[in-house]
Amino acid sequence: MGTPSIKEVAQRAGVSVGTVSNFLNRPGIVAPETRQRVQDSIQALGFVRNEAARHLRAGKSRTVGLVVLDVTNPFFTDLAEGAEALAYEHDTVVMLCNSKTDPVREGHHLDQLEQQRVMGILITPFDSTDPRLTALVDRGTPVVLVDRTADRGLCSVSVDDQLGGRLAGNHLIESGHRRIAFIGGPFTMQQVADRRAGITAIAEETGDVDLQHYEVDVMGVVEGRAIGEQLAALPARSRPTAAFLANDLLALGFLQGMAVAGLRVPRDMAIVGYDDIDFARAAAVPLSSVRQPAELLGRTAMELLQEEVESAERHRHRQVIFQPDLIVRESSDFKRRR
Amino acid sequence: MGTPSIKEVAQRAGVSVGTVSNFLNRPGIVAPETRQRVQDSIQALGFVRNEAARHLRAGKSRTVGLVVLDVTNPFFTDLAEGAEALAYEHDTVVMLCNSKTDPVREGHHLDQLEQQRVMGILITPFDSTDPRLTALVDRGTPVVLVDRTADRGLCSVSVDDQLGGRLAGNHLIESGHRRIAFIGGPFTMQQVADRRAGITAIAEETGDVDLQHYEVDVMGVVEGRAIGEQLAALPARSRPTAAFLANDLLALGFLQGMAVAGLRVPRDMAIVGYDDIDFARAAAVPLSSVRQPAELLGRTAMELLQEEVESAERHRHRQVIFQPDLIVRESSDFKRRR
DNA sequence: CCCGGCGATTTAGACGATTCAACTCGGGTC
DNA sequence: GACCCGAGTTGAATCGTCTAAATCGCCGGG
Repeated sequence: MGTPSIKEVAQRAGVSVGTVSNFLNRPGIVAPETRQRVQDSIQALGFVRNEAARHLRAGKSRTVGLVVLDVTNPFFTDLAEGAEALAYEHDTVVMLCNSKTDPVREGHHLDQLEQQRVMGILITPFDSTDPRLTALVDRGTPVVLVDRTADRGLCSVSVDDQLGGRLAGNHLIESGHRRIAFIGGPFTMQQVADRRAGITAIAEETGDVDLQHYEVDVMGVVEGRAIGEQLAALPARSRPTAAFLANDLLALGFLQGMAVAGLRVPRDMAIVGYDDIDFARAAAVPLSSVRQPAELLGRTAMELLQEEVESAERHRHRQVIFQPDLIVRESSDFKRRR
Repeated sequence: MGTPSIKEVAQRAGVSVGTVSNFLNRPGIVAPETRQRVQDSIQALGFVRNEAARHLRAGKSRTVGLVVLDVTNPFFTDLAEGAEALAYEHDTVVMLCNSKTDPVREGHHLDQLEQQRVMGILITPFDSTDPRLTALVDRGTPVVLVDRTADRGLCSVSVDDQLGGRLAGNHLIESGHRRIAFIGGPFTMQQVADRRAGITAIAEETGDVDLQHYEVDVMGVVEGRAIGEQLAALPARSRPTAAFLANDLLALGFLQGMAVAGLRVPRDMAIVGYDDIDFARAAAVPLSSVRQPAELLGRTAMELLQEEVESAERHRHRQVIFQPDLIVRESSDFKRRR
């Protein structure tokens, strides 16, 4: 009654289960006439392979876990896109998990993925030094960090976030801004910390720059707008003239906050975001942003994982680092005379 | 070397595999002292249950597939949230799949889920009459339609989209608008068709209303903005004075389009969206929207599925329909004198 | 006529967790 | 002392698929 198994397919086709299995995995070695009979039987019964059984027998799973911080952020879905594209070529499935920047949810997903004995895990971790990650690896599940640089024995794919921070900072400073807000969070997240370190470094090198730091719990549109309204309420003489936001959702919210408060962008407030998601470009005031090659990140991460899985023993962990680009658009395109 | 199995745990603890299994599934019947030994052994070896084996043996999987049209749309992530919450209570895992409004991707995901013998599938289908869905059910995978009403033998959870369309239309007409644009797509998608039918019906009942229809391929921010700019370019005397958009992402993009073209909302163009996602409220001009209880939809869908799985034979399919609410905010709050 | 060889197919275990009937062992009952 | 009871534990069978080794049938060469 349930789904038919290979056995019933065999019976109906008048062959042994081995032959059906051969048909499925090495059709070349099955005689053409037999092949047809098996094919018909599969069709007639509506046979569907049982992945759990394959997996158990093979000891190897064909699914990869991808744990991201926020599925609603197009940056991560682009990344997932890249990972899935390569997975598809390797006849592999991606299981998308949303940690929502919450370590508890993240842990829960990791447990589930490990129980499923996934082939490997690609993760944008909340905390890349979490011992759970290395424990996972020790127990045999390959892990590749995404959008985060691994220090110890892990593969990782990331973008030079410090450089990204420098690019943004340099651009704003060169445009004449001397009172700049950095907005992101939590500051403990490595990406955020690096972006901050980048702009901090260049601010200090320049000297005479007042860099203010605002921390948020989650980097979403709603939070960005709240901070925007908060800054807009400051008196003009002490208010920053520019803001660098650690991701584009935050920046879009911030931009809305400006609009509501009646501040003009970029005249009253210049804005630079991060990620260069599609609709940053489409915003009411097109958003300047530090571009990360999201799809390439995902693709490369999957590549490293496949490599690690295939070459097992003789695999050496690698840390791939891409360079970000600053894309200047209207939101920061205004020269301020000092 | 690989992950240890129940057998090795048993060996180390000096008990049989049966006892270890009992420890895992019915700890109550294991003697306290034995329980401790097994516990220690598990700890020491770092044993992790093999889900594939459990699944194979049980014949029942503990994961549910959730296929949505667009993971970047907060409406769907809220929905997923609701589904996951209930799943969690049932010790069940949700596998999130993004079809991106693409029937090919959707089909691929369905195939994969079926091979994994998932417990069931919750899906916002591209086309709810797709025979593949009923074929899936015939072969034994329970399916619950989400945000779509099932006509034939399926459970479904949806919101009365025609009513939603009527509410929006009625509101705009009562506010004095007589040239109104409906924007959404593809029109073949049932939700979109129903929302359109709703506003069309009330426009006809009222008479003297010029309802114009604009179709898009995908309902995202980028598309909304494009249509917005297109309408803004029309001469004021033929341009609609109000727009009803079939989801909020579209509406947000449309709003941006207005801002760019210098049209004022709601004075020059009133806007009503659909879904009432969080950041519709936070938009530059807070967006009027037809609210759907996203989380409740997800939760209820999962409930129906659990019910179907548990009561097997004597299960009768049900179609649950919720009522939408119109939330009026600034984007449409302007009385137009006729 | 026998044998080697080859292509096609079958057979017989695994894989890891679960379940259930069977068993052990003390202790209590008559 | 025979018997039973129940708590605790054991061991074997099972789920569906895959693979390596074994088998079968058949042909041609010697």
